[in-house]
Amino acid sequence: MAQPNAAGELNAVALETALLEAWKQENAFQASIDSRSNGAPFIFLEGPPTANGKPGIHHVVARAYKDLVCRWKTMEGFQVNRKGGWDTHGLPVEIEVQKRMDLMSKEAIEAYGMDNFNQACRESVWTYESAWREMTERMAYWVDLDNPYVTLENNYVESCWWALKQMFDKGLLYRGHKVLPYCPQTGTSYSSHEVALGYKEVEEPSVYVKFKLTDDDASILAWTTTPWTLPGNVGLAVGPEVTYVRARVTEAAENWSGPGGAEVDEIVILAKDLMKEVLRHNVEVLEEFPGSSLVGRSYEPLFPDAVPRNGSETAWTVLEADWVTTTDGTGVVHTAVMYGEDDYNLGMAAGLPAYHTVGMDGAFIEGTHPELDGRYVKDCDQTVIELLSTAGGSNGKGPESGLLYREKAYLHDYPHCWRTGHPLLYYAMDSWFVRMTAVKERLLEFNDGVEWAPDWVGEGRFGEWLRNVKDWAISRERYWGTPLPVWRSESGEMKCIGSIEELQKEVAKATAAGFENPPCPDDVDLHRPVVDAFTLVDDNGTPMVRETFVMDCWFDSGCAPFAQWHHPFDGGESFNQSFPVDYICEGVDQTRGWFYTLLAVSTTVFDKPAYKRCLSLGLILDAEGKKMSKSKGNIVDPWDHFNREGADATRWYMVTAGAPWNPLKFDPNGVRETYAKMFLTLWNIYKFHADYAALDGFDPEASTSAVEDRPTLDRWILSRLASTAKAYHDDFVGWNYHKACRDLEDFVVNDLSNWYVRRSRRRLWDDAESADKLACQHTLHEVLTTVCKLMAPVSPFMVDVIHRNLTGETVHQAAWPLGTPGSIEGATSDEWDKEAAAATAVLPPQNIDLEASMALVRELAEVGRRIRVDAGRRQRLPCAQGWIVAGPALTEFHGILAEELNVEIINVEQDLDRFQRIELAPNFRALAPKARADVNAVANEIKSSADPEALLASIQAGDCEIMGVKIEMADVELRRAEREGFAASTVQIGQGENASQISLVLDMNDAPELLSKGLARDITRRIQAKRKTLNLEIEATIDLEIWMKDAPELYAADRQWVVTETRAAAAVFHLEGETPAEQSETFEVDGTTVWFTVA
RNA sequence: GCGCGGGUAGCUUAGUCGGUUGGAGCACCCGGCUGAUAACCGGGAGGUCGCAGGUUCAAGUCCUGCCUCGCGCACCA
Repeated sequence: MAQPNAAGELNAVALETALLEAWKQENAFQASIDSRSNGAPFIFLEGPPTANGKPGIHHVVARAYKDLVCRWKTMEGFQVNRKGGWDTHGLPVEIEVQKRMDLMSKEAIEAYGMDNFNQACRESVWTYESAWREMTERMAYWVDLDNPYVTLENNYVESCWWALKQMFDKGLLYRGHKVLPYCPQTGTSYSSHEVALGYKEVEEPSVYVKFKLTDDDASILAWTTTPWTLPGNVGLAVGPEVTYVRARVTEAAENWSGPGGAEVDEIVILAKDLMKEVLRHNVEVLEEFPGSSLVGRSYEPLFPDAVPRNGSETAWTVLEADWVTTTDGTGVVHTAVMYGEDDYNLGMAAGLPAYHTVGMDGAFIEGTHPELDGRYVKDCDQTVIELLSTAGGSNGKGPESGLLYREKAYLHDYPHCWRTGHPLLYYAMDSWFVRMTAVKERLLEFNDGVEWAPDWVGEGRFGEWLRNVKDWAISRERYWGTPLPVWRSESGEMKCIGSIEELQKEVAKATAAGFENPPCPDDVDLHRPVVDAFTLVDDNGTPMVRETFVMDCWFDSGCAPFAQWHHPFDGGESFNQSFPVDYICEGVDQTRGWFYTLLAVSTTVFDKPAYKRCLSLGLILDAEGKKMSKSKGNIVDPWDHFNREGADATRWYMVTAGAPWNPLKFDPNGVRETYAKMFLTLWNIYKFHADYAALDGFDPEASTSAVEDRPTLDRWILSRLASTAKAYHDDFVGWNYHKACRDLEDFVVNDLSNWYVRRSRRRLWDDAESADKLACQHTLHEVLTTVCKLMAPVSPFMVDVIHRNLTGETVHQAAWPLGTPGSIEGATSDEWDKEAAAATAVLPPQNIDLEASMALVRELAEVGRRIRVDAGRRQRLPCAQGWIVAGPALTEFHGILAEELNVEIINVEQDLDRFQRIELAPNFRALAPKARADVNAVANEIKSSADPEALLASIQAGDCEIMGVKIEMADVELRRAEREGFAASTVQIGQGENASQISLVLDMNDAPELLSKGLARDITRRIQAKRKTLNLEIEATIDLEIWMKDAPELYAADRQWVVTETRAAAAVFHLEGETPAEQSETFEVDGTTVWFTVA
């Protein structure tokens, strides 16, 4: 039943692993869900990790917060299903496999065979699955890993296809030709959120190039940071409103270093504002004119044979573009149609020839220039510069000094491939897009409805992202992913397939029309190359082949809310009941990732938001504040802590270390501290309770003890418990888990352990049954079980062991102490039903006055210790009297205080003057508005008054005026300083106008009785320490002998006290002067030497 | 460059509506207390509250600028 067993010594790791086994046996996770089968649903959605890498401590953090909320909501009565999930597609998987199999190009993959390659990917995905599972189980993240959603499974892919077809049918999915960031190594383009992952600061050569006008002996200067795009140049863009100058070089430049240059009398054209920046020669301005007057002028191609004119009238002429600025460069933008978004748009509008000078492999196409052909463009920067700076220039027609004016190293952030680290090339290519720009308003609207934690991520970072939303480039020229389900005929007709059944029909139709097709069974693998093999037919009878792309893998995870259920093919019920989801939680790095794609998909497919609440977690840094990364080798292995301090301490540490959204500096030492402080303390409280409860056969259900009849101390801790629990819950609601847990830790360590339990120890030592002991047992039982419940969502192990032993039941099906509104009929997860909560809350009565009084008592106890230190009087030597001066009535605490202060009698004294004199201090808050600028002078008058008592009297009489300011009681604070001859100290209680002082005065006089008692305590303490070092049982008796020198008289009663306290069966107190035994221990206190033996 | 969030003791951090003496914890030193504790209590040392201005009788707190760290954004040629 519920009768506790003795606790035993703590071994946190053994405790946790044993409990894990028990949970497994009992199927505790499922049971906790089943126990809420009548509860309202609270929908959680797991962001699928990729099992392709080893889990690290940052994954533990994310999972801790996921688990915390799910467990908490379960305790509140909600039913919280938690389906696991795995992200299994995409580039990370492919790269991993490519590295392992040494297939570092697309050609290599294709030579190896796409089917073999994809099979390897499919298997590779599970490489670390067991590591993930072990970590997940060990940290007690309760999630269903036996029935997870897996993005590579046919059901999942089919749902993704269905979603794409919804977009297609709404006209939101389109094929386009755009300039996209492209990685020649991986052979694919990226969407903006992927590009964002790879910005790196790099220094590259930038060049100022002279474009020689055909009908004028002058050159236009243009600037570029990507010299490799120069062979593709077909136009120059100028701002029509920008002012340009025509400038003549008047003298040769001095100190010219590096390639390039200009001759005297050479004429250059550039924006007026940038002359200083750009030119390194002294020039004379010949003419100023707007950009518009340059438009239409033609210039000589830099690389005449690289791009064919193809009948273009506008090729190699000056064009106008309103986006040209003079913030850097020359005010003239070199335009290579295929390698810049603006360039492309301008080129299309102006009818420039659109030809690639660079292939998909990132190398120059044959025929660009003999020295460039076939070389990787990023390796050619220097070659291009050399070609341009050679006298005569690349086309052999340039001015004597060559076509390069100048080179300048340029430091900027440039996007790199997030997987391979190679620089991306902006490259015009075919791609598929989701028209996110068409639903921008809805995205913003839905985002407004999301409860973000912290709110500034939603309003700021995410909102900013949405306001600048771009169409989502979702296609990838890759192999391992959800295939784009679009088939296209040569005439451009397209079909989007939304299900296997539809595919089968279309295949059958095509087969009937005479096209050869492999079989398409119900379980046809929805991956490449299988789906590539199907040829469909359009209405005109022409064949359609699949667009060979696969999807951005972020699209997969964005489909999770419905694809996890195989919606709509499963009938739709699961999805309808769980959408939108209540809660998601991931690292802030998912803002542009999963947080976005979830919303992007739900908006385009359902016109609904995907989630109601989103907790965005801060990054995990190492103890030095550096980002954890494999390359730095500063990764913390969660198992280091699981195996040392345990998962409880690890989780508690992570939650208390700071706000969830702040970067967490993970300090291994902090975990240790948490263990030592929180969990060891909790265990010892529990052990204290359980050991005596077991000894006494205490059964909380077999006896009762009305709270109102319990001692003050008990009613106090119960009230503190209630107050702490309420604040804890409120902090949970406000996402301030760190505050909640810090305060609870403070409660456990300070209030419960260091005050309540310490003060209550003797109550339980008593062998006899008493109402007082019973009260203490019930109080401990109630406080401990409630603390267990509060902690259970955060650190689920130790509290379950404690709760089970104290109640016979698992804490993970227990009711939240603040109520279980989730279990109420008709409850929703959106609102906390206060009435329902109040009706189901289980908390002891609060008594704020009692808490305040006890806080004062504790402060007085500390004050007493301070007084003793100052006065040089040791703690064990009692004082005859103590006085509490002023302050509220504390009569019922006098017993506690007398013990804490080690005084014989506590007196209450109202006559302050007996011990103290007063001092007056200005109260600025009240004084300032009256005194204005004179406030400091007035304050000084008050502070430095020679006769504060007279001043006080005059203030009280209402006739005090200083510098024209009438001083009232509210304007001053009364302070006190003790007179000579008393050991005293004063504390202030309350704030502002309610502030008052309370003083403690101790009698420092000695008396023989006091010296005797003090000595007895010192002797006892030493013997107890000896017993402890001897490792004696608490019950064991000892034989005691004591010798003393220069000792005060030790009274018979005090000798007896020593004997009883130390459980001495036999005791000999030797007379002063006798020689102590050789093996005796000795100590000295206040001039008295004591020897003793314990046997 | 723009946006967001930080910068408080050697380290981790609290600091409400601006109120005159900026709190804790860890680590260090001294002392005390203890038959639950890797604990606890008192004291000490340790602070240019990132820097510089400004508002105010009064600024860690409000304003401006700057420095710095992190994150995010960015076609910037």
